[in-house]
Amino acid sequence: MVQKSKLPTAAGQPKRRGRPRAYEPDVALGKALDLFRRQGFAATSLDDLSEATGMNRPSLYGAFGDKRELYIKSYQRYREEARASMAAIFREEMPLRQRLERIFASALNIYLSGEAGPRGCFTVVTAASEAVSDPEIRAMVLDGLTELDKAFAGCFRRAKEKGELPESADPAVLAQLASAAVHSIAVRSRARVPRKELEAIVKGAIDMMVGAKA
Amino acid sequence: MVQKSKLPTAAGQPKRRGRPRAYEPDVALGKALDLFRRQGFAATSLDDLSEATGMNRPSLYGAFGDKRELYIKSYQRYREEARASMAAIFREEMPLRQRLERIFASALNIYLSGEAGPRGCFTVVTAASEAVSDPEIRAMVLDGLTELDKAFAGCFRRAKEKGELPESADPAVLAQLASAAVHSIAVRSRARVPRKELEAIVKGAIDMMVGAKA
DNA sequence: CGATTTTTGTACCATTCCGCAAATTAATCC
DNA sequence: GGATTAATTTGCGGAATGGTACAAAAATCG
Repeated sequence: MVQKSKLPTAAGQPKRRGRPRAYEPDVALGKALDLFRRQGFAATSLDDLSEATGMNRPSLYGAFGDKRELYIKSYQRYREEARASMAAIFREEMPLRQRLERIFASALNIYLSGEAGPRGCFTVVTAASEAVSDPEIRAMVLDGLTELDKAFAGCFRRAKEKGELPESADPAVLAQLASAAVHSIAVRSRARVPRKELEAIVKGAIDMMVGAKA
Repeated sequence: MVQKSKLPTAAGQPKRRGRPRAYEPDVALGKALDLFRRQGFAATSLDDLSEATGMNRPSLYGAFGDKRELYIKSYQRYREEARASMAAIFREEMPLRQRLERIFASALNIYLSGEAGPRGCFTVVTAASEAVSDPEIRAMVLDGLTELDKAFAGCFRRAKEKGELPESADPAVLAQLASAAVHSIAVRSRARVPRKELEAIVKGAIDMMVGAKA
């Protein structure tokens, strides 16, 4: 009896008070993310977003705030998804080469999926563009870039400890090179470079990194 | 007397017929380029362009066509400038490491200059974004990407012939790696990563490439 | 000077843009 | 059922957008 009216968020049905929502915030945010990713911030209008999400503009506003806030929330969502798709690969135990192959394959999947052509990387394609003028977005972009660097650095450090890389190898440098390969396929995918070519680039980069002596 | 009225483009003063232009098309296009580069296509309004170039909208339209045409002409101009700044470096004779250093230094200068913060790379930051939906821009982006790849490949091929690289080195693979490094600093510069860090990335990449055995 | 040509300047049009206010609907609580 | 709460719908308002029509201006040509 004590906490019956309180803590409605914990249990199964929140039993919210007013009119129920006609949309699922999660899927709506996903649709918004798709749009922003394809068209960028400025080229995406609230009408576009409204149509894609099925929510009319006031509902959008009420749920996510103004256009910029929705953009930022979309970007956060993108980063969470990207992180999730990579997390397992970083956790499991496997040889360096295989780990790199799987990470790049995951990145390619993210960049190349989408019905209306490849979608590319949110960070590289649209967020980086906004980053110059918007400090908050810039901070997120920086965070995204360094997160990838650190993840790769962790890979190489572990591989070095296991003797898969020579003692002379510098994990930080290798990581920035790996990140660079990711950035490059992100850009190229946006120009509709065919998957085969991107995979060839990935293979070349991996060969270079696992055979690294510098 | 024969070609007096004809061929007015060749000589010093064209002696054009009507009211003289109040602007210089070249510098106006430069201003437009700056804007598009900083803000992208959609976020740059004709009013912005009009103010930056000093031309009013009808003049803009008369001189360059509509907004998209102006964008494309700006991008062409950018590519010409970038090519020009690199051309000398590719022409001269010098050791591989020095050539790479100068190429990357030139790229950094292009990306980091600008009063209102770093401007990044037109191809990577804004054109790649438009490339998904606009075939003409996509073709230009693809051309820009492969041009850089080929230029780098030429460097490595020459270096290999001069014995600066082992026989096992693959110029095409190294070139894509070098391009990737360029793409990466282009993205990072947009997030205002300090020059020092970008230079460190460049140094790491160069060390890797000139010491390449793969 | 007058005719011609080309560019400029002002003003405008039709759309689209973002954000919000007001009224409506649908649920729960008592 | 009535009150309350929360989300929906409609529609507006003011600004900004891309593009253009039209007249004034500034040059050359005859």
